[in-house]
Amino acid sequence: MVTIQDVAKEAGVSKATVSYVLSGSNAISEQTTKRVQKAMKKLGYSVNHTARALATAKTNTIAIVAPYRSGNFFSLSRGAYLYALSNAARKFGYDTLLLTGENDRQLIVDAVEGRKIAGAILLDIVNDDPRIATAKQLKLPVVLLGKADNTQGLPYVDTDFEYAAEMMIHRLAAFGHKEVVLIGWPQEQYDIQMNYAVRFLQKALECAQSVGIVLRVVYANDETLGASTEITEALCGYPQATAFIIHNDAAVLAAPQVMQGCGLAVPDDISIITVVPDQIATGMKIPYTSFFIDVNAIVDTAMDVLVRQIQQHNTGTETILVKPNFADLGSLSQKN
Amino acid sequence: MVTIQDVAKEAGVSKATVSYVLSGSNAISEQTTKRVQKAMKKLGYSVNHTARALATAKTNTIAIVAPYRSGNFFSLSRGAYLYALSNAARKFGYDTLLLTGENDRQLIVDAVEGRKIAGAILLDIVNDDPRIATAKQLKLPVVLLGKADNTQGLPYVDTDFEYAAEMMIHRLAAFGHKEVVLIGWPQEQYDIQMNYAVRFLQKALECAQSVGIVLRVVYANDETLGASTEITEALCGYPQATAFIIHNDAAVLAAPQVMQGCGLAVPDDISIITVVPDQIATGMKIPYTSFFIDVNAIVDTAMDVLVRQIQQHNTGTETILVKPNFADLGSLSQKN
DNA sequence: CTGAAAGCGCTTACAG
DNA sequence: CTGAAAGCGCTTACAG
Repeated sequence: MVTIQDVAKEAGVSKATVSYVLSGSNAISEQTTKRVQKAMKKLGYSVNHTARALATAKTNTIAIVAPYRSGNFFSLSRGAYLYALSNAARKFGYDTLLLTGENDRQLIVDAVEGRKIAGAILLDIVNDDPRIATAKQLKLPVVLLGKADNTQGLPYVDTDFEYAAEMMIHRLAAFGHKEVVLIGWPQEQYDIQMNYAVRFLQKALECAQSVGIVLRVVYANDETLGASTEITEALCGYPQATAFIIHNDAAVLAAPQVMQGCGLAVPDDISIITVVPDQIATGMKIPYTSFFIDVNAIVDTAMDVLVRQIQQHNTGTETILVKPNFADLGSLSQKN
Repeated sequence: MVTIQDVAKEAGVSKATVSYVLSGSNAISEQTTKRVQKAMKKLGYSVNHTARALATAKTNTIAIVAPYRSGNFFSLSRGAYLYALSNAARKFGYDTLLLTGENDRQLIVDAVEGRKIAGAILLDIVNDDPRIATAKQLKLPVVLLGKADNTQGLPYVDTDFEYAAEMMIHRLAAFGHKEVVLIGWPQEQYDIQMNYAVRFLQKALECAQSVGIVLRVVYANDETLGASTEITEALCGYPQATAFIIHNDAAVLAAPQVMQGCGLAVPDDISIITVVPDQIATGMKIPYTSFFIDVNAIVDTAMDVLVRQIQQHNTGTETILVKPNFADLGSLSQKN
């Protein structure tokens, strides 16, 4: 492997000079610069990031921490988030280390103490997430991709689920719907206080009450595919319901077929509105009026906040909720 | 940060001695060993992996290379694979770097030249995959997670789609089915020669011909959700067809509702058999007789092959096809 | 069994 | 504007 020493010799300068043209941190004459660049090109030099990291005590790697939670819950959008995170990190010049496993707190500690990472993005935030304390203790720059009841001052970026819930309920109310079914996640997700699940549900309940909508909550358990059983049961159990709110990716995917199977036309017989990641919505051609979760916007924002923290340009604790994008696909009907 | 020097001083030994007890590469008296360990614990020492990597010219990081391909194709199982890969790498003591983006060849080159990675797993292999040449040129230990027509001697690990296709066709033949519909991936996936798509299809066509089954191929385009339109059209277009083979995750998810919507009972009216990742099958409770792609087995095998290559224990080029697991969920009926 | 010393490939005050 | 030198925190022949 060709080193900075080889380049220096080839260009007839010192290692320091080569290093300076590499970093641009020190004024070097144009002539010398060109000579060095020519030498680098000729020898095919690339910097050894390990050596650089040791010398500078800095690493350009960010961890993505995705815990393993037991149960059958399978996130269909996980790939989209990981992919977007990796791309966003690269835009800022960072590599991404994937930290997954049951003992994620230990993984974080090891990565920090082993000087492998400069910061971390935490996925799947639950209330009282144990990783919050770990990050604080390690003084690790961190951004929660998801809100928690008590983030202990750590910055977070997430979809504004409260906004989505509020807008949905008000729109349904304006359209004259009186009884609405909310298809949610498996009960288990609420039990472990998965934050996005809880927040959306609570806000929806609260708004429904304030506008006089009867909101029926159905937890899509994992015993059937895409919550089709629950949706069907809800249709029978709540015959007065005129609309469905779906906050569950698998249920959104299955809904068109379930409705068709029940002989119901959307929106003539039943109205539907969902909140779902845009990547799934686009890739799978979701045909419903929805609030599309802007995965790239969330991820880009989170990475920006993280990088500012790492580079000490942090302007206080950032807590950002990104509004999902409303798209009217005509699946809501007027009832009054 | 506490260094090996601090530990040495605390224990009253040299840095070399500390290093030896750390690695166990040199016999050290039990007494000294204990003293050193006590000092490490007392000071809270952890090795600086950057320094170690520089000294040994070794890195314990493996890249996962997932290209970005244009189009709306959205892989529902991507998250499962990434997660499994990360866990598998950790079992072998490796970290995983996520390498995604449009210019993945350059990303690989940069990662290798920057001495960031010791090897790589390549995802989404297509025939004539350009990354194959890149890896060969860099002499980078690599495992293709997917087969290509010409792997140029590089090891690969993949699901045995040929086996799945053959078994399916023979089983359908044995059950007396004469005309079968194969629901595949979007045409685009075949156009870019996505290997798993092509291999399964070709083998199925070949076997069907040999056993006298008429195989109708339907490409699930991405214009409708879960291929429901295509499935429905196929039901009308091929009224003689008595069975469906589904090789398309989204279509598998949607199929129960589509069938229900068409008023068809499985398997009384129509037989269904699928090949789908087990993580999706389990998480989403797929109700069909299937060949379940064993994501963890494939990933563990791939990682094992890669690590052996990195550690020079490679026993020649490995080309491994992992048989998917057959599960009879009773969705095939006897026709003769 | 243990230590002194050189080296891995960079960066960065410091001096000129 | 450029270079000599020290240093980042490890590992590893080598000598004893």
